[in-house]
Amino acid sequence: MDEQPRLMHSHTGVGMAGHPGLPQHMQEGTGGTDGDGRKQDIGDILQQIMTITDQSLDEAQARKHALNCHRMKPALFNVLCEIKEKTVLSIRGAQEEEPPDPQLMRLDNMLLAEGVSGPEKGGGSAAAAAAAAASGGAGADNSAEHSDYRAKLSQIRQIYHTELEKYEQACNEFTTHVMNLLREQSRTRPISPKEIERMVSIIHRKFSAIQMQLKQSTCEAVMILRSRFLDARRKRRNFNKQATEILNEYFYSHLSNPYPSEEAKEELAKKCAITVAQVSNWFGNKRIRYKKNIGKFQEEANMYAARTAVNAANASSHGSQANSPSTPNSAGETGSPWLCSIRQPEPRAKSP
DNA sequence: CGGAATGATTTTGA
DNA sequence: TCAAAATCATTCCG
Repeated sequence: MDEQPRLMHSHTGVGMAGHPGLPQHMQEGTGGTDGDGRKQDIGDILQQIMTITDQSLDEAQARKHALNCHRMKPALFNVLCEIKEKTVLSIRGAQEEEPPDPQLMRLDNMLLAEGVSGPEKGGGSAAAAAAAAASGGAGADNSAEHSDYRAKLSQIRQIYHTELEKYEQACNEFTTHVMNLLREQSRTRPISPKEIERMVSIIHRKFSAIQMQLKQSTCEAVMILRSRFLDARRKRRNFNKQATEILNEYFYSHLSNPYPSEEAKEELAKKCAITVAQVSNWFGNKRIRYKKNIGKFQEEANMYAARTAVNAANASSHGSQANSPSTPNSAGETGSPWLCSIRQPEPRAKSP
């Protein structure tokens, strides 16, 4: 580590006049005049370098200062800046002022919609959970699920904000660092303020690309969370026996047209203690499954037909009800319009 | 445990 | 835009 300078010093100390060592290495046989001239040049350069090395720091600083204070310096600086502007920077000019990235906007919108970014709603997971619990007074289980979801969401939210802040800070630090560096260098190199500005914007672009990655992965996490908690398929419970009975009864007593009206659905929903949407789901599933395999449901159909017949008989004997099942069973009969357009179940994926 | 049953969601088609 | 059809995710049951 310490060897080099000392060695040089010793060289110079001995006398740099004739740069020793070089001639031996550069013997190209003929020793033509051209070769000699080059040797001479290189020798001169080397000597200059050695001389600079030999100068004291103060001396060098003084020179630098002198150069900086030269009255032509600002003019030269401006000219160089101008040249630079016209050549290097104009090439990049085209890609400036790009419009805001649509994908970034999409991500931003989604994060805002999910409550990850944007204003804090509850102030931490506890408050969010409490709010969820308070709001869902009626559905206890539902709110419990929700508070769990909220807790996880606010966890994601916290991570997101921490990371974002970290990036922002890093970006700022880096930017000021680079700016200082460039400003420092602008004393010796032709760097215009405009160029510094441009450099800053480049840095910001890079960092916003990183931020986009963060946003992207946050979005993914939220999506996974949603599918994990909010997908009703995951917490499916079978309807109780009674509800199924009521629905089946309606279905088989309206077999020729098993499409309950909105009012009928509402009534069924009330009787079964389920939602109208669930009634719709049930009928949708029932229709398609019945149609697909009428044979399998034959027994069930007969059973409910018999039961409704008995009910009707009882009702009519009591004289209070005229609500006869419009189409008693006769399942598989050809007259049912809704059974007509049966889409053949595809032969199981058998491609040649 | 494996597969049938079943409620919910997604895709498709008129 | 709605219902059919397909598919998914869970529960039930032998």
